[in-house]
Amino acid sequence: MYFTYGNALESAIREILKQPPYQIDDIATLAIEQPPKIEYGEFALPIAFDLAKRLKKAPRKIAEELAAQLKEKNIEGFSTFEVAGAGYINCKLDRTVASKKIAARTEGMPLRTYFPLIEHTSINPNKAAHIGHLRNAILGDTLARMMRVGPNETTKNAIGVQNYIDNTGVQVADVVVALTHLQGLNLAGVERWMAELATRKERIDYACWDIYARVSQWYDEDPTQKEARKQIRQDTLHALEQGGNEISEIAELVSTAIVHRHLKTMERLGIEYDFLPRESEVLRLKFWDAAFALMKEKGVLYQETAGKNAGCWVMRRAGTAGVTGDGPDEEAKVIVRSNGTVTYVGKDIAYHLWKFGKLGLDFGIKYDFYKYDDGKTCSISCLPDPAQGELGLSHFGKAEVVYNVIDSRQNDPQNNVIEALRGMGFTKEADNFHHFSYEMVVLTPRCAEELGYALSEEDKARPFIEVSGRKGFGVKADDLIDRMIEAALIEVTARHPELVDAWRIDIASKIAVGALRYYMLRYTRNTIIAFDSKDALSFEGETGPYAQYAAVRAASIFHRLGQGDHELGQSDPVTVLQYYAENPPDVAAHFSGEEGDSIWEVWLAASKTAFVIEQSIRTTEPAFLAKYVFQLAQQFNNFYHRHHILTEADPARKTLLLATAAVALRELKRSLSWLGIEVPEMM
RNA sequence: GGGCGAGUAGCUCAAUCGGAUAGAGCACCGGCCUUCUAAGCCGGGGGUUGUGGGUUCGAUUCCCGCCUCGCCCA
Repeated sequence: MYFTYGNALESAIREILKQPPYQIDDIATLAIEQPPKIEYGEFALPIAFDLAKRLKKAPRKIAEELAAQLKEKNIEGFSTFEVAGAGYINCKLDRTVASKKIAARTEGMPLRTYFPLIEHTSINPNKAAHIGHLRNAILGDTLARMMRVGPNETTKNAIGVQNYIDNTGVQVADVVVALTHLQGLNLAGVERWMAELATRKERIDYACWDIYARVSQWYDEDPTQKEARKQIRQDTLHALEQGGNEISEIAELVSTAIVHRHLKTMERLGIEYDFLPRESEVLRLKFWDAAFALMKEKGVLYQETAGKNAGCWVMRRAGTAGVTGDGPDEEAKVIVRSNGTVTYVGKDIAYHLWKFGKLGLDFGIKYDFYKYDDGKTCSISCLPDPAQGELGLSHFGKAEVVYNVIDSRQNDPQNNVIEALRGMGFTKEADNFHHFSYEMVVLTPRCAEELGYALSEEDKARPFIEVSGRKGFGVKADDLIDRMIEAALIEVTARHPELVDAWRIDIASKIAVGALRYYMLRYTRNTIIAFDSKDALSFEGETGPYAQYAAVRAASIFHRLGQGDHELGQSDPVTVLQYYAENPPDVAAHFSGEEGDSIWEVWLAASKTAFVIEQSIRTTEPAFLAKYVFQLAQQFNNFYHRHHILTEADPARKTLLLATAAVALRELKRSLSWLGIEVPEMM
């Protein structure tokens, strides 16, 4: 509702400014702030400061005139407009009217007319997921959840979520080298090894974590063998890219098993995907050939004839166009090397042409690759079956807007893809390509040593240490989740020893997921997270469980609300809010003074969900939503301590207090669900 | 060498388009459970926003220089 009131205020002031004596209609963005204190009102307009110079008048004078005119407009829901300080216009809402509106309806987002495609997670299927991957997946999933928010709880915006699988890349090749050369296994041997892992209840992604670290070392440990081993690596990679051989079958077997593990890991956190496009199909379907032809046709590529890039097909870099001078453009981005191999960026351009439906090719689709516990399924790419024709195609690449959740190290390559699209004349697509960039999760040297990693003196002096699959440095996602559930279970058991195990574990799991997701979301995207297990495992202060706890407390009020002690009887929050909106008692007196402020602050906070989610989507910054959820929980906790609801004797006041708890609970639940955090039955 | 990002309380982070006394959490100190759940609440100390200039009625925010750190590219 804050959003609606803010918009109403903005259009009112714009209308006034358009009229004489001002006749101003060229203000692009009109600042609307919230005053520092609740008693100043809900909105503040600093517009008079901007106009002071233009009108050659004191800001305070302008503010007084504008405030008088705003008052005359009788904007619904507003009560007073006062001038404060050097020229602020402070606007106050009529609390009784506004609270009824807030109680009556929940603001949502409009139905979108375009289809956004979000891609996240995209872990190399050669080892277990680690904390860095968790940040990616949690950010991506939260963005997806936010973008799904529709006009109400039942109508949602359609979006697509995919998780790209590089199953033919060098990282998978490395694990295959380890299996075939370090362990001397052939296809049958790998199958046996996987069966043995299964009987020993060992996880293939964990096993490969160690194997991958070992083979990375093996490449370099013997100087006399270095060249030969690098060659093995190249040959293996080549075999994967070719496909149709025993080596590629081993890769397929192992990487598919690991993809399953990754999906399971993410499912623990409530993260699901619609479609898994794989690099193997990108290669077999010759996406690149089609893209190469298209790029040559559109003239974004040219073959360099001189300089260090002679013989390469290159693309001009963003920002260097036109400054080429006489010689070869050494800044140009190589797309096809002189030996004919395609660079990563080249492949990515092809893939993005598919995403936007500009390639003329499509993946085949295998439905039900993975079944989620909630009944949903995840599909995976395959070669199209000619017998099925159109029916067998994915039709997933129809994106109008693309969001790629990829860490900030990929800023350059992602920009190159955008520039290529733009260069090819796909301007709209280039504009609608969003690199959802975020910083890495790193380990502090102290944390790395705690985990038992031997650090060099050089590493010890660094502010932080990058998580590295090659070195085996890192915190595995499932290990962290397990530890968090254990820690939560201790707390749950201490508080509710009477509950059966399954219930306590269920509650502990929800708390652990809440803590983990919040931990990854509370930092803005361009903040490097120095992983701290103490902070991550904390359930106090600015954490997910803090907000969950506030919601659980609010809910428990309604569980305790007895049959005969109030007109409302044993009402649930929905009924209470309906009652409050339709048959409101006279509560104006209870909204006034300092006591009233403390109640109204909860309503005001609760009215901001639509405002915050709009901002979070527009800026693609889930941290804003996370911060809001915490603040709303804080407001509720303050209110909860100050006002005892169930023992309130005045029926009107009791109705107001109940409605306050109900509205806080409603908005906490909605907002938490967009963060992927559930509210447990008890805590 | 070029590009990008960061530097705010002891620590970890916020701060909307340039706005009112720069806010939270953690840690520390002191209070609050016979009352809807203490995973909570209240109070306290804590700041030259890396640094030097500039623009402005007003700068953590914008511009320029410098320092430190990180990432990417060559």
